[in-house]
Amino acid sequence: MVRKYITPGMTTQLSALRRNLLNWFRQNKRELPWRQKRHWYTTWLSEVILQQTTVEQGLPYYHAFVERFPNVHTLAEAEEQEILHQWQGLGYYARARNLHKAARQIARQHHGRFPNDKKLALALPGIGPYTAAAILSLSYNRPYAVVDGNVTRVISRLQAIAEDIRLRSTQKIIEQHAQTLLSKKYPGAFNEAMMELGALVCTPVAPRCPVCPLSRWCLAYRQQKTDALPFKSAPPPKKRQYHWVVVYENTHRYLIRQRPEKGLLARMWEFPVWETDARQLKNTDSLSVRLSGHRISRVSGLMRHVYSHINLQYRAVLVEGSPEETPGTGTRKWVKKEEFNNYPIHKAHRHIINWLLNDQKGR
DNA sequence: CTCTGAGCTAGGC
DNA sequence: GCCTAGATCAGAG
Repeated sequence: MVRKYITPGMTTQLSALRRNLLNWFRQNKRELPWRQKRHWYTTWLSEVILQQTTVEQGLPYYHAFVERFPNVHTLAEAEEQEILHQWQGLGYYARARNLHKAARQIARQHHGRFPNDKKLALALPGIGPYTAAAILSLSYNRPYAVVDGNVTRVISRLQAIAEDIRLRSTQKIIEQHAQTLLSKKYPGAFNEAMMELGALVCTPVAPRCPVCPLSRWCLAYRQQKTDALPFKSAPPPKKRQYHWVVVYENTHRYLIRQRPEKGLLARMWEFPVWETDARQLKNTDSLSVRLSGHRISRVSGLMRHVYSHINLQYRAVLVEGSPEETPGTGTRKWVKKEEFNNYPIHKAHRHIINWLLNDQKGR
């Protein structure tokens, strides 16, 4: 029988905890552009941008998006390619594609307003439990607790939850605690306060417990376990991939192609790629066979790119002429150097463009 | 250089 | 209902 410190029955303690947290938040919150006046559109935009992204990294993108797409209609009417292009460099491009799809649905099916209803909100592309709770609580003051990485950490320490936070079962327990703790009167402020506390005080390393407004109730603090919590098991090892990236050059134009509709980096543009292995990537022997009839102008040094589940190592090879067979079936285009900027090109291959245009290393 | 942490949704089984 | 793929970057060691 596990006895949790803060339980739904402890109404006096709960009120004091909420009051302490809200007071702390009022005095310590960061001034961020989307906090100025809470509108569902800027809340939505900021929440989506900040998924898997730090505030510092997301800020310039947020400003650019609000500038170019000041409301849901401008976003809905834009081309997907333009949105992907604005998103370039932020990663997790599905977020941008879903943002666009959802904007169209909001414009057409919801009269241009975000639905004030959990079920309807969850039906929108890119809106899951976290984002739905965030928008509904922050913009409409609806009583849904948000659980992001910050909140997970705060609660696992507060209630001294030792189970692996990677497990679904542990996440469920944390969600229940979050919903119990939530101020039903000020759910928006409370949710933001929990996330802000995790970002500023209840940090992953060296939490600032002496200044924490929740330390009086924190089991991990009392038991001196803040360094050990939350517990997270190791992820599975990353796969390794090796690519030759072939840059065909013909009369000062370069061949790029669009990736398929689905899967990794969907609908982004790139140079043709040949899969290979670590050994073959060390020298150009294997290339010479496949590229017979082409003159190799330049070969790059080794480049690497890390995805969440793949370690990619690749090298670029600049060759003259066009490929005999069409690489893949997707759309292909011959573009001039200046035109690269008109296409959403993922990070790994933008690196190749830099090599192509500036860097003479690995010649 | 490698490792870690930031961390939410969609879709497949 | 559970599990995994998706995807970038900064900072520590």
